Amino acid sequence: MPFVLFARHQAPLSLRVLCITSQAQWRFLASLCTCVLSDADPPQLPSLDKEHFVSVLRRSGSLRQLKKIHGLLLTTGYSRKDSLLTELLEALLRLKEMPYARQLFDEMRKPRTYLWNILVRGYVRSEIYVEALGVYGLMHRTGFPPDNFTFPFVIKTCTQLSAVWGGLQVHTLIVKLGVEFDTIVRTELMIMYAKFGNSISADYLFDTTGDKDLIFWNALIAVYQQNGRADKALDLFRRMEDEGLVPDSVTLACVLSCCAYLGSLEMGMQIDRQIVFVEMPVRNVVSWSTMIGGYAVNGESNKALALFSEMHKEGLQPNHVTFLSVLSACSHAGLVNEGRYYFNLILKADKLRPRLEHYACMVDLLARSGHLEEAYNFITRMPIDPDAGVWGALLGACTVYQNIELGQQVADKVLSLAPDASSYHVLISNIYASAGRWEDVERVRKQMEEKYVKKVASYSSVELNGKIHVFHRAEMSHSQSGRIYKLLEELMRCARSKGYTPKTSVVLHDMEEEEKESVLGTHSEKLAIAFGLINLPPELPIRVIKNLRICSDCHTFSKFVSGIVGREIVIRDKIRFHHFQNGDCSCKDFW
DNA sequence: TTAGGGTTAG
Repeated sequence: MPFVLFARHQAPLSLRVLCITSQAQWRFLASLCTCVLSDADPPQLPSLDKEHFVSVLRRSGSLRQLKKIHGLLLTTGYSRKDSLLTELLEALLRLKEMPYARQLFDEMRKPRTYLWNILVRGYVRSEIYVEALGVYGLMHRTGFPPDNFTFPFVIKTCTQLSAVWGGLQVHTLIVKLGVEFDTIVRTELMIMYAKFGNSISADYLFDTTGDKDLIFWNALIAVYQQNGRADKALDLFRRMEDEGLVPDSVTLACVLSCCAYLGSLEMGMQIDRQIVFVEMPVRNVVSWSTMIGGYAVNGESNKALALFSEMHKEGLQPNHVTFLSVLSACSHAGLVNEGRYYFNLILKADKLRPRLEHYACMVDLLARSGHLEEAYNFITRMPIDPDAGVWGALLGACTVYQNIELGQQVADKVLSLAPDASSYHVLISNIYASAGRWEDVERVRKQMEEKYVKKVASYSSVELNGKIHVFHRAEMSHSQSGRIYKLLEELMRCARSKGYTPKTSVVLHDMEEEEKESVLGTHSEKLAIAFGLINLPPELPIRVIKNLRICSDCHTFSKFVSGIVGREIVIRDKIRFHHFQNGDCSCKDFW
């Protein structure tokens, strides 16, 4: 039998690796194992077999295969079985076959700390955080103290679960066990505190870490970027360079995203020679996607799409984020046909399948361009269950087109999927309000009260000398309120003389016209713009960040003001950037 | 044999 021959005389390595790719080769492996079993004295076989097993395990793609291997392992009695079982455990965890993995783990003899760590890692990687904590606790109770390998997983778990108290307890234990100076443990702790909003502890960890390596710096830059503190992230980036560290692609991806967030890619790119895109040391999918998304959110859809085809020419495979950015570019410009084209590209892509967010983006594009029915049919034909986000996109468009009938139908779906989300309640109430159905508005308001759903208060902010000034509607408490309202009055007069009329229909309350006008006039966007005009040097654009979507009256007003004062006004709302200049907006009134 | 950082729509 040739198999036996191979087995006995050590098959060449290439053959061993080859042995695992097809059905026939599976049969080969099975025969090989049969030989092992039937051999009365198999002393030389294990070394050959182990490599086979490991090789097969590392390439296995299904539970069925792994179960088969497990069976073989159980019937083969040899000395290195423990290490193979560990390999098997890792393979199961990689495939997220948690119940089977757990069963195997429980059956394994004398688990070592290493093995416990592998199990915790498996749960963390599968994002099953509560179980991860459970295993960590069990590990303790069973007498295996966690070590410097365990902690990064556990801290990450606390971060994900927003377990502030648990995180503190873990930190205490880390100090007690003396692993607090481990760089990796410190990195995770710092991320945890930063994400909890405890910047004092995060800064303390940062300042007291002597040897900050690149990943350590990147971690904090990333957290600031994710928390919307682009300014702090960029400061940190400059400090890092001052200290002589060379940024890598991860640093640059964060920094690029910060520039996009600050609203001026051009300006952002000049911040430092490192981030001019063409000179970027590492151009990978992430940096391309970031750039495409940056252009998309700034309304430069053509540039975004051009960048996408350029990326394609360079032979890089777009990933799901790239496509999301591309679809978002189409959606911001109302490019329906292009959107359909790119969505089809995802369907055709080998390793990609459209996710919920792609569907939501597509629904938004279709519906907001007026194809409400097509959007509805698109949802009903989805191969995966639509979530509140997908229906919500359609609901938003129903508000824009004041389609109450469809809106009501969609509202039911949205509320059944996300009963406690305040933004959807507000959308629904807006649909009724814009149709003047005040009784229904009141009903939704009562529902919100009953469910303790709170409406998010809208506010706008402007940064001045590193300090963020926040304005709420009709705010009078700012030290400059007097000047702000006076300037607003003047601007309002001027705008009216040039043809501006307050769009009172956006005031979704039952009140008199005059009252509506006065409500409109004190919207937080307008206050923030006036504050910016008073305080920012004339050469700088007025940058306003709004937490919700900009109101359409403020949008019109901003266009007028940009023409009157001859300055650029940039408003970044929850959805995108609006660049107002000479009486026009970059969104071309489609948003 | 194990560990830390990245892009994301509405």
